[in-house]
Amino acid sequence: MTREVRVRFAPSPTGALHIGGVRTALYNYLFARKMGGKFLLRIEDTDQTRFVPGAEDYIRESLDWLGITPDESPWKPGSVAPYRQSERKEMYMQYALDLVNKGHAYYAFDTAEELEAMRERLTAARVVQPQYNSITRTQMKNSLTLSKDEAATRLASGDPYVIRIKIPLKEDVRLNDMIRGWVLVHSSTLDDKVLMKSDGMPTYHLANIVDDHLMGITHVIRGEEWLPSAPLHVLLYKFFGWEDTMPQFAHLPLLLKPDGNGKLSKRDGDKLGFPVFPLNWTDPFTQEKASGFREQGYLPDAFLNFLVFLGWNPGDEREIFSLEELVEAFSIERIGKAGTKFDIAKAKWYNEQYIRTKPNEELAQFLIANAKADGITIPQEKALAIISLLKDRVTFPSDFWRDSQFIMTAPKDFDQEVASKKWNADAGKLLTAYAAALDTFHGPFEAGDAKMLLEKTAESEGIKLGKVMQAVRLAITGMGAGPDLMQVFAILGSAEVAKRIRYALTTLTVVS
RNA sequence: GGUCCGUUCGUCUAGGGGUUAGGACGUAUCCCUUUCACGGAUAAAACACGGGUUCGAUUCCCGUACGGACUACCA
Repeated sequence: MTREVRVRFAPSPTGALHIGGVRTALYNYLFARKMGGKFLLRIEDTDQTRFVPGAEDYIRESLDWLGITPDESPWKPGSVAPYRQSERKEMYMQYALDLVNKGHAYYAFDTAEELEAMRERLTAARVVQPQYNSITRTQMKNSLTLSKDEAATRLASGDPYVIRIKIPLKEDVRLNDMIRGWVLVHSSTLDDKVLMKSDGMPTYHLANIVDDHLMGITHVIRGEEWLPSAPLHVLLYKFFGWEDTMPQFAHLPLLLKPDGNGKLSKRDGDKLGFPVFPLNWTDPFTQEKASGFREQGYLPDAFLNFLVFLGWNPGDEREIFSLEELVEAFSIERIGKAGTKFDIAKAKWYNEQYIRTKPNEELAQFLIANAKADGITIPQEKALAIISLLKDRVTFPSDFWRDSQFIMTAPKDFDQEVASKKWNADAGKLLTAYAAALDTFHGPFEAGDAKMLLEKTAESEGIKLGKVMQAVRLAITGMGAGPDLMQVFAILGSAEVAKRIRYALTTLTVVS
C-alpha cells in the first residue's frame, strides 16, 4: 500500500531563516504538491540555549511571503500536533528508554571535563578520530562500564546523565539517497551520539527520527550538511524497528558563496552585496541588522523562480515558471548533485522579467506608496502613465519613483557633457518657437500631439529634428538619456514643457 | 587528520560512448530606436587531470588534483 506523501521543513528558530533554508522549504513544498501530499512545518527548538525570540514568526512570515504555506504547522496544527519539539518534550524519553532496554543505547555520566580529557588523551595518542565510540566507551563512565548497582544508584540520586546510542562495532550502514544513490558507511566511523541531553531534551538526531515517524513523514528532503549523520538516522530507524516506514532521503546540494568557496552562511549577509535572507531581520540581542530580498524589492514570484533554479532545472529550456507551473514540472530526479554558487545578477534579471509582466495597476501601487513616503501624492492616472513609461527599464519596483524624479521636478542644472556636445543655436531657435506654439495649444496634450507640433515647428523653422532631439531632451529633463520624450511631454503637460523650455533657454548658452 | 559528497562556458545548467557539446544570466558587437533602455541577432566562452575499458570517451571504471560538508550534551 502506498502512503500519502508527507514531507516536512524543520528549521530551528535560532535567527533569521537563510535562503538555503528557504530553498529547502520550497523543494519540500513543490514535492508535496506534486505528489498530492502534505507539507508540514516543524520547529526544532530542542536547544533552549539558542532560542531567538522572533525567529519563529520570521519563518512563518517568510513562507507566507513566498506563498509556500505549510499544510500543518504550529499555527495550523493537524492531527499529529504539537509541531514544536519543545512541546513534544515529554514523548522523547520513552523512546530513548526503549532503545536502552533493547541494548541499543546506554546511560553516560561523563562530565564535560572528562570528555575533554578523553579527547586530549586520544589526540595525544594520535588516534585519528577522537570520539566517543565503540572503543573509547569502554574507558568512560557509563552504564556499560559501571556496575549495574552503581549506574542505578547514580540515576536514582539524580546524577546528570545523557543517553547515547550504542553504535555497532562492525556493520555496513547503507542508504539510498534519491539524489545521490547508494551511500555506504561503515559503523566503525560513527560515534555514540548523544540522544538525550542532560537537560532532558532530545538531540536533533533522536527528535527528528521520533517525530518523522510519529508524523508519518515519507520523504526527508534536507540540506547536504545532513548527509554525514544520515547513517546514524538509518541505524536509529532500524533499532526502533521502523524500517518499513523509514522515509526516503534526498540530500540537497549546498548553496555556495558566489566568489571564492564555501557554503553560503548567515554571516555572509550584506558583505557580498546582496541579502542572504528573505526578509529584513534585526537580531534581538545584538541589534545587528541584515537585509532581506523582500525589502530590497524582489517580487516573491521572481525570487521563487530564481531560487528554484539553484540546484534544479526542468530539463527543457523554459526559464520562467509560476508556482503552479513549478509544481507541475518539479521532480526530485532533476535536482543536481553539485553545490551551487549564488548569482545575484540572475536574481535581478528574474525580477525584471516579472515586473514586465505585472499589470500597470499593480506596479502603480509601488510608485504611489514610495511617493507618499516622500510626502508627494501622485494621481492614479499619472502613476499609470509613468509606469508604462518606465516599465521596461527598471529592476525593482522602487526604481519607478527614483527614475521619475526628472518628471516630478524640473531640472535646475543640465548635464554639462551633453550640453557642450548637443546644445546649439538651432536647438534654441526650435525650442523658442515650440514654446510659443505650446502656448497656443489647447485641449488634451497626448504624446502624438506633442510630436506633431514639434515636427511642424521644426519644419517651419527649417530645422532637422534629428539634429536637435538630444538638445530638446536636455532642455526638458536636464539629461541626455531617458524614456520616450514625447510621452514624457504628455505626462508633463504643454504648460510645464513650455515653462521648462524657457528656463533652459535662459540657462543654457550656445557654444559654437 | 578521518568519514562522506561533489567537479560541463565567469555563473546557473542541458546532454550523454560517435553531437558543430545546447540553453539562460553576464560580457562584447550589430540591428531597432531621434537618446538610453527594452526587444532582436551574432560572437567570445566549458566537459579538472592521468590511467584504463572500447573501434571510439566529455559520457563507464579506477586513481590524482581541487572544492565542499560533517567531525558538540547545535541544528
